[in-house]
Parts: sequence; structure tokens; C-alpha cells
Amino acid sequence: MPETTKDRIVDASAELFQLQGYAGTGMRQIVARASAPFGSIYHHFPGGKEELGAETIRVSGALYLQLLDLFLDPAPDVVTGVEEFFAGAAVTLRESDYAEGCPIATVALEVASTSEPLRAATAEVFDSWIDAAAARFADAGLDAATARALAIGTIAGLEGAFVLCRALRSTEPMEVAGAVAVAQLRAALG
Amino acid sequence: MPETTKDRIVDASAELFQLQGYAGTGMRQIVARASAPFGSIYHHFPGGKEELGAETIRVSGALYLQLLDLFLDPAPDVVTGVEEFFAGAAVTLRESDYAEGCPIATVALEVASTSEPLRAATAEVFDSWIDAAAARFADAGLDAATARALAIGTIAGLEGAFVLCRALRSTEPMEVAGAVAVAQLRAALG
DNA sequence: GTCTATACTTTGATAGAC
DNA sequence: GTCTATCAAAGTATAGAC
Repeated sequence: MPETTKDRIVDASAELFQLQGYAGTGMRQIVARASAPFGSIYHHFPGGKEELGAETIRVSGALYLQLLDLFLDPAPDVVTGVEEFFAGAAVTLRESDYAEGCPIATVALEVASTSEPLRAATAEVFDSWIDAAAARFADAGLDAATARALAIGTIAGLEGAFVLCRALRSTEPMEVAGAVAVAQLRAALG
Repeated sequence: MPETTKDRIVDASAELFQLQGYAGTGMRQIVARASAPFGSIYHHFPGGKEELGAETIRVSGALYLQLLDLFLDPAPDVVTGVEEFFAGAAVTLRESDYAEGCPIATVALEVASTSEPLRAATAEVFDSWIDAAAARFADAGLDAATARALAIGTIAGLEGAFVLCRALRSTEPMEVAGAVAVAQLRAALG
């Protein structure tokens, strides 16, 4: 299945939103990076920038969710899997010169009080991440409430570490947040 | 000392940046909220939006740093102080209808890869918070390295919780992050 | 249906009247 | 020195040629 023009537009949006945020990215810039004519963006997204933004948030969120399986499936246990997820985030930050962090967080903060449809899209994504992580922790033997709290704490630590790492241009916060998440998980597993 | 026009401009910028981000806030909107004529913004900030942004980041960061003293000075011990800081953040989120989170994080993510002067300003702010929190933890008896790691972990948890709370319109992540920070601190204090 | 050209608004920034 | 009027560029969105 070849990549369609619509796919290229969403991919370009995802990359630019991550680097510059939603408000800081223009429609012209998006089609230029997607090698698409300007009009096609409104052909595929009649709702304009907001519709494209919502679609981009959902696609980026689903892609990032797949990373969870990518790290946790081959891991010998859930603790090791979480440990390697944070280590992988640190590698990505360093290799991208601190450009690639969370694909959702920047837009989430920008739109939380400015666009209800976009805020709802970011909420759906975060909910899906929380549910997926909580399911993994429940599979490891934790009760539902503990699993959910651990999932939220782990994702909060990850998100906050992305903020600090990109601002400080250092992976130290990601290493600390990973250690905290692992310690909390170990303690809960007894 | 009466509030000057320059102060009002910085205050208005801080409020708008928190709600809409840096790119999403216009110079016209800032002077309108500050009840100042348009020209005065370039009189006080010849460097334009970037200079105003840097000043706003520094002032907002210093103000938020004062909150640390406000919560930790009257607390009977550092654990209780941290606990109440997170509880206060949850109250602020709820009372502001999830509009008031971290005054720096939105801009920090936006500018991390787009403006080196602004990124450096956000880094200075986060460094000052880390140093202040680490000093508090060291005063409580921890060695420097442990105190620093706890400070970074606590601030990362706080920042990530702000992201999740504003997106989900729930204070649950802040409550979880507060419990994690308190647990880590208690464990380190022995 | 794809794409170009353009409409209209708003942006950051400046010049110059007072 | 304070403020108004305006600039050139970039913003989103649309109309219509092909």
C-alpha cells in the first residue's frame, strides 16, 4: 500500500508539530514538507487546520502507543521493559539533538485552553496510553487501581522528563525519571 | 512602587503564554491586555517578541520559584511541604478550570528547537528550580547527589502531571505524581 | 479531482506625528 | 517619549482553471 498524499500531509504535520508546536506551524510549511500542492490540504481536510491537527494527534498517539509493545513484548519482564523504554527515550533525545520528544505534549499544552476538539483528541491519546500501560502492569499481577496509578505516574514522569531534557539539553532527567518509575514498579510488585 | 507599563506588559505576556503558548500569542493581544499602546512594547523591548519572551520566562520562573518557599517554609517537615505543594497545584488547576498549569512548560516545549535564546531562558529557570529543591532536600539530611536526583524526579513528575491534568481535565495525575514524589522522598530519608 | 492563484486577515515590526 | 498609522510578510482559507 503506497503512501498517499493524505498520509504524507499527516506525517509532515506530525514532524512539524513536534518541532514547532501547533500554532507555530503553518499550512504552507506542511504541504511544502509533504511535497503536496497547497489545495490538497483542504481537499483532504475540509475542516482546515483544526481537523488536520486532530487527525495528526490521533495518528501520532497511535504510533507512539505501538512503541510500548515494541519495548515490552521482547522484554523478559515488565520492569526491564519499562527500564528500556526510558533508556530508548534518552537515546532518541540525544540522537535527534533534543528535537524528538513526546509527539503530543507540546500540542496538548498549547490547545488545552484554546481548542476543545484538539484538547479532546490529546485526552483520548493519553487515556489510551494510560490504559495500555495499566493493562501491562495488571498482567504482571497488580490490582487494577495500583496498575492505573503506576501507569499514570510512569507516563507523567516520562512527559515531565521530556520537558526538562529538551530545555536543559541533557538526558539526566530521563534517566532519573526511568529510575523512579522502575523503583515504584518494583515496590508495587513486592 | 507602582506597577509600570513594562511590568504590565510582562504580566500580560505571562498570562497569555500560559494559556496560548508563545507562537499562539500576538503582540497586539499582549498590549491590549496590558492596556498599553502598541508602540510601547517596542520601546521597552527593542529586541521584539523574542526579548519580551525571554524576560517573561525569567520573571515567571522567579515567581514560581517563590511558591517553593511559600509552601516549604511553614511546613513542619520537607515531606509535608512537598505533599502540600502538589495539593496546591491540584487546587489551582481545578479552580482555574485547568487553565493555570506550569507557566514555563508550554513555551519550553515550543522553543526548545526553534529559538536558542528562549530555550536557554527556560533552561535557566528549570535549573534554578532544581537547585532550590535539591537544597531543601539536602537540608533535610540527604547527600548532594541523592538530593539532586530527587529534585529532578519531583519536578519532572510535577511537569508531566500538569500536561496530563490539563489534557484530561482531571487532577488525578497530580495526586498520583504527588504520592510518587512523597514516597520517593520518604524512602530516601530512610 | 489536482492544483494554482488569490482573497482577506493577522502577524511582527517601524516610521513619524505629536 | 507616547502613541497612531502603516509596512511587508505570513497566516488560513477559497474560488475556479484545467
